[in-house]
Formats: sequence, structure tokens, C-alpha cells
Amino acid sequence: MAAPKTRNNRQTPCEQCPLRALPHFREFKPDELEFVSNFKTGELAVDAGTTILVEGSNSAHLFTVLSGWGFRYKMLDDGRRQILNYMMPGDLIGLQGSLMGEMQHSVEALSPITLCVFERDKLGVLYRNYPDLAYDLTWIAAQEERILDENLLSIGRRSALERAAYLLAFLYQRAKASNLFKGARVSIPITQQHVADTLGLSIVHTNKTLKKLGERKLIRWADRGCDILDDEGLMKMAGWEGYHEKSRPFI
Amino acid sequence: MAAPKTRNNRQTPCEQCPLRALPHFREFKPDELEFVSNFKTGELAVDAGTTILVEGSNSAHLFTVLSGWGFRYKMLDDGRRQILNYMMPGDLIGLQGSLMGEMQHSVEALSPITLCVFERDKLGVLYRNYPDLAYDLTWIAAQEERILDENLLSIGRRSALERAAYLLAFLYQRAKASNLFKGARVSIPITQQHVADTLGLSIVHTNKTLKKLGERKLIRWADRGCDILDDEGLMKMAGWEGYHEKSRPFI
DNA sequence: CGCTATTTTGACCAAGTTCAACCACGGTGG
DNA sequence: CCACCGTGGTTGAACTTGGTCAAAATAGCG
Repeated sequence: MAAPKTRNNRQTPCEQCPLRALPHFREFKPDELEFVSNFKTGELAVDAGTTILVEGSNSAHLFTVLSGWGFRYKMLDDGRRQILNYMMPGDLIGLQGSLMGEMQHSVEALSPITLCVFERDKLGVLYRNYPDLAYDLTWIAAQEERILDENLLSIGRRSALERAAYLLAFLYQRAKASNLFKGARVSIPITQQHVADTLGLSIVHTNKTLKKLGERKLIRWADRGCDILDDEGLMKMAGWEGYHEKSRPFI
Repeated sequence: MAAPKTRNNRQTPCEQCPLRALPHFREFKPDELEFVSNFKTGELAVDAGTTILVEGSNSAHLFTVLSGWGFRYKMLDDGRRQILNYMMPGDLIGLQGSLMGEMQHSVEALSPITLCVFERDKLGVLYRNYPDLAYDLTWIAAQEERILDENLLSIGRRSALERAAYLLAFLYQRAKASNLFKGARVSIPITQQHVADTLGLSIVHTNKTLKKLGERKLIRWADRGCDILDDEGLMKMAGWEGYHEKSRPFI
């Protein structure tokens, strides 16, 4: 019997959150942990390709990624798509919608993904009683802004080859920090169409660009995914300093 | 005798803040106003072209624009520049740096600009005692994120003509909301080099693109600036819905 | 095995870049 | 008053990057 596509019942208690154990994420104080545990109303597990949030909708929930990959994107009327960023474990989804009503971007699952679902109505309580968590929320929003800044620089001013190198090095480093590469296999689960829509290029040109990176032994394109062979090399090609982050907050 | 280039003494008390009077910005509660008034340590007035914050520096202050225009940008090692966003009255500058230490972008004055200077060390007090202001800070960060999302879509997926139309319509609408067009004159104080660095285009192609917009009677390029003749037309050309915002917070 | 999604390749085309002038305008100094 | 200079804007020609079209190769998957 097949598993249902989505489940909504509570599964991982925050007290045993596997992300909290990672060195990359900051610790909670006991009272914060208790609040967050209460803030969380359940989990949502969806398959790859499922749309989690839709641009223009108002019923925004607030989520944190517990496991898996997703991406944020916007579309123009004629179907042109721009991927804005990728979501990995520990990332918050739907803050914009929770604060300001209508979503102005969509979110889709890139792999099977599990999300912690939070009750947006309790955000007020959070701001009133947990200033450190409130600070963390602002921090998270500002961090996302930084990532977008770098993306904008990339798309606006880097060549196709530099852009691709930057994107892959960036995803690699972020995924590594979120402990997404448990085994020896270091693979990013995206198609070349995703890469194209992230970089603002056509698929054909993206393919040719990735091939060049492959010829230089920086990456290997696997089926529906990309193995990073030399992230130092990618960073050098992109002229990118890398992504330094000691410990970051999450909710 | 010429006025000094920068002054640091307190001039406009928050109680008489001209921005608070605008319908576009939200009201403060009395205790918030008192706190903010105390949070503000002075004003900084600089000439056009002055660099206000530098990428890589750590001495980040926190500012709000009181009057004038500025812009945020990043540069690559070889001098390629990408403008990320423009700052106008009511906009917060330096939040990223205040929360996370090192600035990862620079800010420059586009016109003579006056800034309210805040004491970044008091941010903790703000979060502990003024949850509504803390919420506003997150809101502001999330709003900036939205703007960057739309920018990314623009640069990644719109044609040069669409991009230019979007940028100018966007700046026009934001500036109008911040009451920057007091007189009859509706002019955005940027050079074509700024437009090029915002859109990710060369200056030559930018010039030709703007000329097309001029031929269609959507804009008129004045000396060191741009007059918007038909913002509806620009929005239509960009396929952009516009920028709906009732009332926004500011600090 | 047949189906669909994805990747790959080649030929041709178009948008945008680079190079190289040239113009307009507002100082500034002689 | 005028020559000179610097900034910003304008223009055309040659060139390059990346886009479009079309078709084939490849890889899961039921």
C-alpha cells in the first residue's frame, strides 16, 4: 500500500529536532523551546514537484523545512519563470506572506520534503514574549536579503559560466552546512531547467555552460542532479569569497 | 561661507518628523515615539556621490533616510557594479550590518541626503520592550526581500525594454509614496550609468533602450534625471501590476 | 517495450556588448 | 570672453554571447 502524499499529523517533537543537534544551528533556551514546540501545529510531508505555496494566495502558513529541498520562484504572465532561491533544512518559508498577507512568490518541493507547520496567529505572542526569537526572525529575513543581493549581482553582472559556478558552489556550501550530504554522495537534486530558470538563461545555453564546467572537472552532471567535484575551483571561477557563517538561528 | 559637507548635530526632533505626517507611514504610539526619539542620536547630511556605507566594513551604523535619494550596490573585483535597490525617505539603511556584523554591500548618496542616525546598541532594548517596533523591523526586512524578488525576476527574465520600464515605474511609484515629488516636477535623479548598473545592461544599450521609451512618450530623459510621462504605460510594457501598499511602518 | 522527461547537439539568429567617435553643457582658469 | 576639461549623453559598426529552432540521444518507469 502506497503512503499518502501528504500527512498532517505531528511527528517529530521539537525537543528531539534533528536540526537542533547540528553545530550549524543555534541552541534554544528552555522556555523558547517550549514555546516553539507549542507554536508548531504539525508536519507536512509532500512529494517532489508539489506546490507548497502559490503566488497571489492569502492563506499563507508559516513553515520551517525539516528535511528535503524546495525552491521559491515567480512567474511572468507568459510563463517565463525566475527561481529566486532554494530552501533547505532550517529555512523558513512563508514569512513574507505571514507578515504582509498575500504571497508574492510560489514555493515548490524539489525533492520529497517535510515541513514543520506553525500557527501564524501566534506570531504576536512570539514578538511580545520572546524577543530573542523575534530578533532571530529579523535576522533570518536579513540573511535571505543578503542571499538575494548576491544573486542579483550574479545575474546582473556575471557571465553565464561565472553564474553557473557561483550557483553550484553556493548550493553546495549551504547544503553541506545543513547536513544534506549524509553519505559520500554529494549531489544537488535539480534539473538543468532549474539551473536555467535560476540563472536567467535558456536551457540550451545552460546545458552548454554546464558541459564546460564538466570538462574542467569542476562538476559532474548526474541524472537529475549535480555532483560537485571541486567547490574551490567553482568559487574561484565565480570570483566568490564563499559563505561564512558560524551559527545561525532557526525556528 | 560654504556649508560644511557633513553635520552631525541633532536637528529634526522625531516628534516633528515630517515623514510621520505622511499618510503613507504608520503612526507611532506615544511610548514608541519616545523610545525612537531617544534611539536617534543625531543626523547626518551628505552630498550627492558620498559613500555612506562600505562593503566589508564593520562599523555599521543604522540609519533612516529623512530626505533625499541613495542606492545600495555590490561590486565584483574587476569593477563590475550591480545596483541592488534605491533608498528614499523612510527607508532603513544598515540593518543587515547591524544584525550580522560586516556589511556585504555599499550605500551611496544619489542626491544630497539627510539621515537619522540610530544607536545600534539599543536594538536589544527595542526587541525586549517594543514588540511592535520589532515586528516592524522584520516587516521592513521582508518588504526589502519582496522588492529584491521582483528585481531578480526583472533582470533574469525580462527583456531590456521591459526591465527599463519596470525600473522606472517602480521608482516613480515608490518616490511618489514618499512624497518626493513636491512640486510639479516629477524627476528621478539618476544617470544612465545607474540605470545600466541596475538593469545589468551596458550603458550603450541602456541609452538606446531609454530612447525607445522616450519615442513612445513614456518618459523624457532630462539632464541627470528622468521624467515619468506615463507610468501606466510603463507598467503595461513591463507586465507589472504595480506596487500596492496602504500604510507602512518606519523607524 | 513504449512513454515521457531530460539532456545533448548543431545550425542559425537576435539581443546586447564593445569600440570608437562625437556632441552638449557647465564649470574654471587665464 | 574664450579655451579647456570633465561628465554625461548619443550614435554607428563590428562583434559576441546567448537565444531559438529542430532533432536526436538517453534514461527512468510502468
